[in-house]
Amino acid sequence: MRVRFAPSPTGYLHLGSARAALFNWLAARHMGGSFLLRIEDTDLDRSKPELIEVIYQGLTWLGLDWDEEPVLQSSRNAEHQIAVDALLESGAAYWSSPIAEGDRAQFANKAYDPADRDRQLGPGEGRAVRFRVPENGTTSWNDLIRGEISVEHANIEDFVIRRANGSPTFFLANASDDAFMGITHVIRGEDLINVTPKYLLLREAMQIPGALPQFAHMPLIVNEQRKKLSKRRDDVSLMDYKDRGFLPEAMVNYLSTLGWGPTDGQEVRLDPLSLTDGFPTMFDIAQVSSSPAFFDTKKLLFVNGEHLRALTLEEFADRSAPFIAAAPWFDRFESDPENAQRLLQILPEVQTRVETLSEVPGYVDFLFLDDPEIDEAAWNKAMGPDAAVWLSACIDGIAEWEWSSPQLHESFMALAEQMGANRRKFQAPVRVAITGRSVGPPLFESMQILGRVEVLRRLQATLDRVQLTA
RNA sequence: GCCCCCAUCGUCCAGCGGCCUAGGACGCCUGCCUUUCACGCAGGUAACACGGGUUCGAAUCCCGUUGGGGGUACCA
Repeated sequence: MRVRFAPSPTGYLHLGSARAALFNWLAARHMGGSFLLRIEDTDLDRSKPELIEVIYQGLTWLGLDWDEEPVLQSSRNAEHQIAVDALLESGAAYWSSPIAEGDRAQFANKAYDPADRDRQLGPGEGRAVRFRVPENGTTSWNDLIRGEISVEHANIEDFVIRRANGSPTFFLANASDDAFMGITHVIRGEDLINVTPKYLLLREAMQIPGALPQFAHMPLIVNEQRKKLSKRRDDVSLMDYKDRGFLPEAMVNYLSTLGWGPTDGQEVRLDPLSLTDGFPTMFDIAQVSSSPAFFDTKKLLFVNGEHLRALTLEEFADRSAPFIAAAPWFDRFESDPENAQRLLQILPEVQTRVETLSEVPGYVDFLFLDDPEIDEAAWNKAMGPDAAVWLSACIDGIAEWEWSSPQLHESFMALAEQMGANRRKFQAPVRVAITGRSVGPPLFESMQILGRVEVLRRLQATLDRVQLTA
């Protein structure tokens, strides 16, 4: 088995493309075949290396390794021209003049004049080469995912294989390059179903020895409106998910379950080997679903959270590092060498609370800011009528208590009881005073890490403000 | 319009003629745990689009209807 992923360098790697790459990779690894890359850069006048690099980066991030040197479609231009000439020579293709948009009504709304087929035109201004689709008959194939698909030739227009500017079109380059690369299975999106008859017709006319590839058209990934993911409305760039704090293993894991399900029913795979070896072992392209799948960010979030929690503390810290480095308070964070240790202490508490790495800074910022950022809604809710009394009792206590989170916990609860306060309500003003928010990591661990002096300072500042506004 | 594809809980996947009073996961809801929020644990909610066949028997096969999607470029 030789499969290929054939993206065009557009500047970003589309989520749908990433999924296509993944399924090709899974199929190849399952069969012990080769997963190849071809960069379809024919349409771009200038080949930008950095745009191609983006594709490599995306695949590398996901851990999809490819075999053999990638083929640049632009490097095969000479072969494409030879193929076009041969088709012209054999009469399978012909030169054709364009029909202006306004005049198409006279030609059954076609962009070309079918009569050009017999005009024996040569090259000329604006003329393209079109493929002569047989008038009768049907082209069909047995799709690995969908079964028999057939299209009558009468429904296929004479498509362009060489543009007026001399460049080969997708149809020709795609068919020619697959033959050149020895591709045995074409696994691609459902949106390409209707070009398959053209591909087949072309391959037949080109008379390339060897078997035609088998086709498998995967279902599309759709948005909430059940439409193909679009650049305008949807988050389609794979690497944006990286920036938003998603783990590549979570992306691979989730994407694998869109249109396919592991045979043992276990969707979430936290063991890395289970993902890189287990999934390929179970994968079968023929088992892929034929109906579109909704890209459910909520489920992705869940899967990401699971993978995040499965990380060791060291790994979690490593993966969080870029997000910490991007925080506005990073300069301050770096200025105190002890902060790295403080971060490491709070991180285990953060790990069970976040679904993406980008949420990490928001959980720890209070440790590294001069003053916590106060959430006014949380403040208003927490600072009830008893807040001042409670805060001042806490200040008295905290000045004395043994400085360890279990001890703080115990002393704090004893104090709450002593004051006849509800435990939940009693901790609220203190939490807001220290972290600025009503939700966050456990209070006593946070206090312990922050230190007695700073905790007292924040409590006093809060008490002052409460009394001032009272 | 024409061509092609698709149709099981809100969502993803399982089901490949009897094991289906349809299973798992996400979501949502309830409870437990609990200093908040989470995590974890225990429950609950919810689907075979419709109509005809075929068959002793259909979510599973066939036909039609309806609905959705993709394509219809000298984009890929």
